[in-house]
Amino acid sequence: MTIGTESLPAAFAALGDDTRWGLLQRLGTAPASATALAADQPISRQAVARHLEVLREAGLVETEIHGREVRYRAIGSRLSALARDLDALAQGWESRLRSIKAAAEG
Amino acid sequence: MTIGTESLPAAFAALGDDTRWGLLQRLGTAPASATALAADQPISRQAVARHLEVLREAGLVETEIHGREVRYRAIGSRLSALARDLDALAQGWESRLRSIKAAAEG
DNA sequence: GAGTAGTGCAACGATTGCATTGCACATCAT
DNA sequence: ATGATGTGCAATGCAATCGTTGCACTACTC
Repeated sequence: MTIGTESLPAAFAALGDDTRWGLLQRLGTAPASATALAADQPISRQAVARHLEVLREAGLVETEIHGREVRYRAIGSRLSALARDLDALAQGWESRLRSIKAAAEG
Repeated sequence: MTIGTESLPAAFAALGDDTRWGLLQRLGTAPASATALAADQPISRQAVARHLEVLREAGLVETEIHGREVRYRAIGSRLSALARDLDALAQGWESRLRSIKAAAEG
């Protein structure tokens, strides 16, 4: 099941931020809490929490409650789905633009 | 040759806008000028031109001069490269988080 | 129960991004 | 040459984003 075409820009907007990208890479290593993640970032814990919320809304991470701690985990399958959709779109463009070029030259 | 890891967020930021996404889809159909593209958009020609410039800087489109007209064309290979990088990252996450989970459960 | 650690929420300021309008310049057609 | 078309650049207004600080609340620890 792929995600809707119209939600793609929203997902990419979430990926299109250096801080969020860093958080995702960190989460790809191991799940962690907002406080733990903030310790490795040059910004406040609240700012990190906000970024994580953006990532969660984009479906790129999920949360897991451990007592008073909220652990965030990267969702690889979602990222794979994004990659698939992107590739499918690229394939469509390639073939369409190729035929246009062929028609122009032939 | 894939693009550098650090430029990935920049590329996704370019993709993370509804207007630019629409322009890309339109360009995936056939090359077109900024003025022609603006005719199908609810925003001004200058605004469209600015979006196209962003896409060009992200390496997602390329320009071709035809007299006084600047034609924009989508670069499918770049999109494919992005898809590949995204998928590779997702695969890495999957395997790493899977072993962590296995270790926690075992 | 007292103290500590982890979150969440709200208000604020600064920065960035998006779209607009107006103007100037280059190019094509007549 | 004249007029129309396609671009580019600059200034402005508006909105969203990002980060901060301060405070309150909940859940562990002792």
